[in-house]
Amino acid sequence: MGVGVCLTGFPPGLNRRVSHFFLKKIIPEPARLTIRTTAELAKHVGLSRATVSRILNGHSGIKQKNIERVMRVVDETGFSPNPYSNILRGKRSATIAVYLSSFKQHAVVQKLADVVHRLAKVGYTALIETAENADHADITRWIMRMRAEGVIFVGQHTDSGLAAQVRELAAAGVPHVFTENFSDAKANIVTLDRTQGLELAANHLLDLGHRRIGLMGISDKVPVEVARLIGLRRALEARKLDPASALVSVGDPPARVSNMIFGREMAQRFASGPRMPTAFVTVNDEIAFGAIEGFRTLGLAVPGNVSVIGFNNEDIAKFASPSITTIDAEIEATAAAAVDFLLSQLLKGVVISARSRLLPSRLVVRESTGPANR
Amino acid sequence: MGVGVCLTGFPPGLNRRVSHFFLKKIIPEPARLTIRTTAELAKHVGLSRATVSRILNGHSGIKQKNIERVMRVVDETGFSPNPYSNILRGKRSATIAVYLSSFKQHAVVQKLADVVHRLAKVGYTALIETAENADHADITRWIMRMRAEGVIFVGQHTDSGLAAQVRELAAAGVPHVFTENFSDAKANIVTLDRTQGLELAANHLLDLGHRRIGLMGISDKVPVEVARLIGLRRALEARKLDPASALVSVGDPPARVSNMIFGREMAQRFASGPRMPTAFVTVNDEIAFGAIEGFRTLGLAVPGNVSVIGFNNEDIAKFASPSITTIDAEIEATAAAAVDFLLSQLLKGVVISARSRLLPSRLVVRESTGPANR
DNA sequence: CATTTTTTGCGACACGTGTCTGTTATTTGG
DNA sequence: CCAAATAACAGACACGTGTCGCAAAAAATG
Repeated sequence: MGVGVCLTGFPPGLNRRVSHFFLKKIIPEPARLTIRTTAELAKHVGLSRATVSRILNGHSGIKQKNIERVMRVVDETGFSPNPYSNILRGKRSATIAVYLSSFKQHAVVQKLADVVHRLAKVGYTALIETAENADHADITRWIMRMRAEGVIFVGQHTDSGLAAQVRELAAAGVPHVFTENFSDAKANIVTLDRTQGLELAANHLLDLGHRRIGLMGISDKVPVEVARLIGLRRALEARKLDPASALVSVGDPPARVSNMIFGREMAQRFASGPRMPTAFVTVNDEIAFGAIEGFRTLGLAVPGNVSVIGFNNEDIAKFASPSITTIDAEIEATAAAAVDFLLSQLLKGVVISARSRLLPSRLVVRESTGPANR
Repeated sequence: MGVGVCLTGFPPGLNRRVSHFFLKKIIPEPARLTIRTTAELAKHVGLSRATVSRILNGHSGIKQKNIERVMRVVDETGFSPNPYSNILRGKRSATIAVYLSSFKQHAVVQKLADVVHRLAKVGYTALIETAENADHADITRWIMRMRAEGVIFVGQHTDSGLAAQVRELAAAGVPHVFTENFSDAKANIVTLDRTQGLELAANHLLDLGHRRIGLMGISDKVPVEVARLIGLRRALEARKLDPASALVSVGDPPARVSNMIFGREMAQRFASGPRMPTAFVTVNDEIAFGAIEGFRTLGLAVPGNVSVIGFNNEDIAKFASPSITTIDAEIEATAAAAVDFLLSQLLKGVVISARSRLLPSRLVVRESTGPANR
């Protein structure tokens, strides 16, 4: 009511702006009118709220002159209707939740960025949530409460408790997609074919004559990394080699607080342990970099004495010396495929479950791998 | 109305869940009840909506038995009131916009992560927006339309056109804070004292006997980097040295698509140019790393022939070899100070303008700097 | 049982939007 | 100038919430 009275004759907030003007005259502040609701807009152009709404929503049967008049004011003021009232009325929220495992790994963050950009391009706002400090159930319920139309999981989600939340989402009609492996049969997954990628890596090393391969960050204890192990085993078995003796692990690996530290410490463990391998596969390029630095400190040359393969094809793999042989993460392709998968469900209004798609891997051979030296 | 009828006797969506149950009996799906509104909750517990609302909002004068009954159902179902209707009613949105310059620099992303965590800890949702592909005015209006209570700018925002948006925010009563330098007198800034940081760096190099310092990524053309230049000049002038001759720039620096490439190319430019400096200060650790690799390729040892100082104290500065002397970015301290600054305004209901606070820098001396070799 | 106190119910309102229905105003055509 | 067509309006509704005033029921007290 009070607002209505204020509007009769004066644009709202005028008095405030005037006093501001008197306070310091340096900046003229051209008394820019602010329109907050369609009712204000209607009053300002001298039309009814219904007509303005019809114009805003592109209905027919309206005089061109009025359309232009309204649209000009819209352009000037940057007015757009309050999204919350529309969401409340049951319209789509134009929001998609992005459930990020962590901000720590920058390959993951790059994928996040790519996903966000692609969503923005088709008019969706990304609601970014991270699992670092909160409970899965809380976040999932928050996502549903915020009326997100879908969920994209970015990064490695290892907690199997998340499976229940995914089913809850599906039951509520909210489609989802993971961009990394996830150990639940009902989950939708669009991700790089790490099995094939590590098959490529293993074959590359075997071709170079390596017969003992050390694993850094790859273990059968973590379900999401099993795919990599399968690839390694497959390549070995194809050459009648025994994976159990060809693949070498470290008993109690250090905690992975920092990739580079982890790589360096793994290098030390391997070097001081029995059955030192001649080649190593790592879970990402930073670990590979740390390992190479670790080996160098120990007097072991790369690729002279040992070979190291990274993962992701980040900048550091390109520009470290030696540059690092690695498997490309195909970030853009994965993000594009995941977003497309989700959008197609939204378009059709169908919630898909238990579908997975693998994108082919690509080995990038650089300086960190060379012939086995025995 | 139809929903109301459905509710009289059956929890909503029961039929759907039952058919689902018959479809595959493997998972029992314990017919979990879903509560979507306070009205449904009230009907389910046999109370009036007003009473339930009073319970949910912690009013007094309610029987303990009913409180417990309602809260138990809330815990079971994870119900929470629709945030949109409350926002629409004018209640606070509990949302703070985070305006990110880019996802590319990971020191910036780390600060983003820290800010998001701190906001989450005090009950705020972060609305992350990036300026990479959109118009400042559009984003600012979107932020205001989303009823964000404040805006935190993370990363280097160089576009001076943003100043108008900041004033628009202030005029609308939305507080803001930058976490890096920004070239507008009305902006609030909480950031690292880069002037003091580069004073430390310059003094360190001067102590080592260096008299010609090359600049990588630091230029007086970019306003936000002027602070660094001032620090360098101040240190030089304190020792009666002429900044104009002591500081060496490259005429037409390459585009900064990748930090490491940029560093490597800058190394080549300097090495092939006149007046080759004996020491370099860079704008971040990755550029320093790239430069060191570039110098190594050219047969110049670090720190034997040239010294290099990075910025941020990222992992790569710690674990590269040589490890890199750098200035710590004080990410946590900056994020904490910025969030505190914004929250205090929200708490007091005051919008502050043109306040800036500088956090002290810290030089971390490592292997990439050594005595000048002439 | 009567009276007081405590607890709950009922209905309404506001927030901003898009849409619907019936009615009135304006323009167009002859 | 009149009839027909077109355009605009006014008012209502639903979405879900918190709150308010008032009435009614339930409980506690004498």
